[in-house]
Amino acid sequence: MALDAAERIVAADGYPGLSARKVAAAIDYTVGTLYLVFANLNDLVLQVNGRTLDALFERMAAVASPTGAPRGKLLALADAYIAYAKNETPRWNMLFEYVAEHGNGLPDWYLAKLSKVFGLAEEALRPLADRRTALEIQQAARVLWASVHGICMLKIRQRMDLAGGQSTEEMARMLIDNFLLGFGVAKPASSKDRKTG
Amino acid sequence: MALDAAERIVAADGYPGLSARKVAAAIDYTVGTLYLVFANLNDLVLQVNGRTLDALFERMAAVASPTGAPRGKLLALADAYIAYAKNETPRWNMLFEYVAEHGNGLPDWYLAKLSKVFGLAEEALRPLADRRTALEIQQAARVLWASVHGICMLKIRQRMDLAGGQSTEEMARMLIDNFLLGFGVAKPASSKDRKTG
DNA sequence: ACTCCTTAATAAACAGTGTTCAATTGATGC
DNA sequence: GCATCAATTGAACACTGTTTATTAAGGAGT
Repeated sequence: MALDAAERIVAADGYPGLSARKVAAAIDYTVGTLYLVFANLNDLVLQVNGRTLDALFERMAAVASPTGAPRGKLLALADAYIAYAKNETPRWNMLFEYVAEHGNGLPDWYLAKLSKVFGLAEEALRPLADRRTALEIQQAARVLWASVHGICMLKIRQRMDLAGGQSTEEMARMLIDNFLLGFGVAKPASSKDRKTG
Repeated sequence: MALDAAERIVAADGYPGLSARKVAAAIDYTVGTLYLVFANLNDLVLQVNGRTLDALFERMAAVASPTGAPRGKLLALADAYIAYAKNETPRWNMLFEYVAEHGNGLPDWYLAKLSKVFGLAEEALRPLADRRTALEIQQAARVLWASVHGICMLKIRQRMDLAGGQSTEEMARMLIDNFLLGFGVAKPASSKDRKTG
């Protein structure tokens, strides 16, 4: 499949190294043939991104035990997200290098995959339903997730040593701990109860 | 100057619409001449980005009154950041679409500009120096700033309606309020003391 | 066996990209 | 007038995404 080849190329040479001719050559076809299957290269990229979201969801769902305290679950989710971003950096980067066409945004099936990933954070916060409204929980989950993403982004994309010596995981932990404290979740007595990878 | 022309092109056509020949034509020169001034197009982009960081710093510094409570200052900074991202979206986007060359990261002068922006958040948190160590404040500032950036990113880049009906400003506010609460800053009595638009 | 039709795939072309470099210009000093 | 030197050019190279007329292949119907 063309998508497999595209993933290999991106993993090896990054998003800028991806070209229609390279993908076509990798599957022993001509560029023209590629355009019979995909509307354009953006379309191909979007489909690869869809697969990336699926992979991301699976990795994160694997570490989110169905039961458990919000804090532990969120930290596990964040670590899984960060691990994926670190291990599959080019693919992860491509998720955000893709820019939607002018006018019409992302297709529905893609948005569905996105919100499936977001849903994991939401689910982790659900035990707070007795203290917070459903809307508040949904909003908090998305704020938290966007924030974890932002931390990941700045660390990996700009690879900056501006983080004050903190690792990505430590920054995510600081964020989640303080946010949850403010949101009404008490911090466990010992703050050293979890290794940060 | 070539940088002025490049900024105009990016503002009009976005980062993908920027090309060496367009910049050269806009200043009535040839591409060859451009390459006597800039090592390559990435170099030009980096310098434009440097200017963008300067502009961003000025806008943010303008709303950060020298004295004031951390919460109010941070909210003002976040609003200024979001406003800039919304008003100058293509330029702001380019800040993060630029990818550093393989191997060597960003140059020192660029990192200095970046940390100058981060410094504003740090400064806003400085009144907490009696309760927190300098390192904790530095780390918190960077965590917060990366998070605000992440919120901005997801809203603007993927323009998603996945935010649960919240505006970017509301999300930033939710983040800052809860984080600060956890970090040891009491929330003012009324939560409607500041308009968000 | 011989058409007819559909489908798959191609090669070639077009306009654009970043980047380089031999050749040309213009002005300066002598 | 002539030589020198820096600034500037235009053309070239190897790419890019995308389109399209043309070819090849395989059945279906007679």
